[in-house]
Amino acid sequence: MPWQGRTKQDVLSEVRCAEILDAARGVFARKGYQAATMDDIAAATGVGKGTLYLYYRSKRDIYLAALERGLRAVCDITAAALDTAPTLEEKIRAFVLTKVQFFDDHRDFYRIYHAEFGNVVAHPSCLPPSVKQLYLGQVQQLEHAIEAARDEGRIRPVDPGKAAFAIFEITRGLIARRLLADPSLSAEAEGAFIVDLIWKGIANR
Amino acid sequence: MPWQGRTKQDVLSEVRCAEILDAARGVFARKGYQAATMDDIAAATGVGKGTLYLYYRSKRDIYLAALERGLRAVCDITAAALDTAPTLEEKIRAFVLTKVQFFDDHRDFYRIYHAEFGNVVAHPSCLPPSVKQLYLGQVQQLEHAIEAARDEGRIRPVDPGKAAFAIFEITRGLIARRLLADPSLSAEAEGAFIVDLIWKGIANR
Amino acid sequence: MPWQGRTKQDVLSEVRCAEILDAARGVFARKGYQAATMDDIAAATGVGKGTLYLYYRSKRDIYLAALERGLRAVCDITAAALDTAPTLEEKIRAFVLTKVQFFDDHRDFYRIYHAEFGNVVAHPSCLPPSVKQLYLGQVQQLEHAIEAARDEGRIRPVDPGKAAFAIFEITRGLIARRLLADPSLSAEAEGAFIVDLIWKGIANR
Amino acid sequence: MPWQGRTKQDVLSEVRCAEILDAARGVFARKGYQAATMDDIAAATGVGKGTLYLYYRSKRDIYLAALERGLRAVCDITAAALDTAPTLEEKIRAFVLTKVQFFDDHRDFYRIYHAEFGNVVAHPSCLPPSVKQLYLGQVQQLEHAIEAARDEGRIRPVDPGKAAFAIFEITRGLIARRLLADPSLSAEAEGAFIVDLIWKGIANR
DNA sequence: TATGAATGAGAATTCATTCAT
DNA sequence: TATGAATGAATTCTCATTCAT
Repeated sequence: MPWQGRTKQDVLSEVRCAEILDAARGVFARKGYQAATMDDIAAATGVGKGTLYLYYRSKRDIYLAALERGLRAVCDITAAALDTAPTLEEKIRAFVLTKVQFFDDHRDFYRIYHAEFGNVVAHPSCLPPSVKQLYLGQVQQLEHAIEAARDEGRIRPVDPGKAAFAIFEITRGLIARRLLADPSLSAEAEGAFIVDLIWKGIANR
Repeated sequence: MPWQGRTKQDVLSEVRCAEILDAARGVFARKGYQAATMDDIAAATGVGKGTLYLYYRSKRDIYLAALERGLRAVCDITAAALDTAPTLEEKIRAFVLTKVQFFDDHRDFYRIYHAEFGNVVAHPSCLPPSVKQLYLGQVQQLEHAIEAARDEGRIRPVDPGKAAFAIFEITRGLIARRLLADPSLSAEAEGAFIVDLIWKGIANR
Repeated sequence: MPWQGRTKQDVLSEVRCAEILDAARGVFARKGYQAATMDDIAAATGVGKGTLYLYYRSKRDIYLAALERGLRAVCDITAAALDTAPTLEEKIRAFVLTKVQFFDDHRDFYRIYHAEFGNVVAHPSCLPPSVKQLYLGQVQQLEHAIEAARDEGRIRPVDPGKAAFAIFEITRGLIARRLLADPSLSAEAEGAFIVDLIWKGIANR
Repeated sequence: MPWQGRTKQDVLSEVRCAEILDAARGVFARKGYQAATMDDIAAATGVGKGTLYLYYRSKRDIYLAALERGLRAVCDITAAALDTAPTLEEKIRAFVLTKVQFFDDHRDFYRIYHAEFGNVVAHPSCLPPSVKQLYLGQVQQLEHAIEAARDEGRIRPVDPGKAAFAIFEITRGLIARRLLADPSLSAEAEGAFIVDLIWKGIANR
């Protein structure tokens, strides 16, 4: 087993960072970015206020780190889901189900995620490129899958980017609704509806 | 000519309110809710800071009023568009085109609108019911049209609410993209794509 | 009587500024720049903390304004003293006496003055040019007087700048001593000593 | 060789203290007392922050120790210079030259020295008596020399204390100027000027 | 002895809201 | 009705000092 060059300090530091981000995620979700105070986050983490500044340079830094952390998890999980599914139809279903499931399990993160990417439009410059890329990466995963299917003639010759975006947005809306209302329907049923809609459209015949 | 019960005072007051809301919309769009100050709004309106409090009880009140004002305009315009179009296909096209057009013309309002309804999820309780109702009303307009078409057997028997929501969300995403990137494609082309997608799906045949 | 273009607002504002500076001078003198807090200054002025920021942009701004205010007074008073005195001998005496007298009357200002120009050396860049110029202006007043006397052959051909600086520094030291110890000797006697020393030196004959 | 009662521990401890003070002197000179942090000093010394507290009780303690250390060096060097010079004229010259030379060689210390004794006036109580005594000791050295010369009738019957103070202050001002401007003139020339001025005054004949 | 992670008191600054004019 | 000067609660961030290892 190789010595990875990580000292005990590094591990401790990483754990502390994770603790802070987990606590911060909850606080940001509950109160929103502005209303969340460093005191709140410190209390939620169970450390002193000054300690936060040993690990992050500012409140904004904590926020972005928490956002990126969650986003990376979403991307990883959806990418895996897409990779596993054999056909495009299955890929779309997997994408929807996996995301719905993830946010059902991480409701507090969704509040941050949605609030922030609602604001991307309002203030496009305020997110670091790495975070933006993670966000857009989700659409690209879908896009590639659609493009491949189209090139193989398995679907109509639609614009893969736009189709991917449509699926992405419907999924987003679905998740939002499930958070507001209780998740009335099973994720499977919701996913099935979206796949059906995207696949066949609503036209008669 | 009937005496409407409105004195000259009332009219003046209404005009003042509108001035404030128009100015506030620009300020909120430019700086976001938190960063916008009452001084900014007063300066943009061309009145004293104290005057704002003669017409609105708080900064939040101004914000909500500006949001509602814009939202009402969107609802009116989409409702009219839906009413005018004869078939469901035309209604969907009209819905998409009208909304895209409206926000192309009111880019600053979109920043508020989008930021706020990105946050509906995060903080569902922070919006007054009237505003929520306006927002959801847009979906219901679509929903009714779909339901009617379904009942008449003109489309497949899909869930009207979910289908309406899907269209609503795709449109929302489209508008967001157009604000970020320059509106590269014509609104017509974008609308046509969505109608086509929703209508026929992506499946071969 | 001409309308000077000053509204009542301007006058009020000026009065408020002066109140703040007077209060701040005392606070800074008592506690030093760092230890003085905005709360202290607000309390000493008798206004709210926020009010200070209506008139000055920062604590540093208040400090510099208080410094400049006092410095300008010193410069004016010494310039007048030099102008009035007929001979160089009288000018030197006037310079010393006037400054000693001024700082006897404004002990708190001296604490700021001395502390700050002790620090000029340590951090030369931290004072705005206008303040530096006021400070150095005092030496130049003396220098011109000495130069004139030298050119007229009334004193030995000494370097006027260095001689002025010497007088300036001795005076400074004298004032410092008087603030530390009680002003044991009369200002006149101290002034007489300096004039005598500078004039005749200490050599026998 | 006598056992001085100093263990190896003591020696080590003394060395460590000296290392800390030397490092601290540089830090305080560069950033000033307030802006200098214990982290800065620890890093400059090359030890951990906690270690500083093994040798000094507080930041202020380190500062005062660094000040005293430098001050003692100045006093020793000027005392030696005064002792060596045969006549008062030579003593004054030696005093000026030695101090100018010392601070040319220890520019960073001068920043501390000057800043602090600029503040003696402002906050007389904040320096421990030992440090004050060292500072004033410099004047007393000069004073004794002048008193002796006066008692032997070699100079005019001036007040030795005041004359010493005058020389002391002029020297101080000279050193300050040399630190601000580049040391344009040779120390010798500056010293010669001061001796000449103090000795003969500026009067014609 | 040496360390540096943790702490939390403390300070500057902002800004929504009030209210005397 | 209109104003804007005044207010002070609230927030972020700093850093000297402590103490467990």
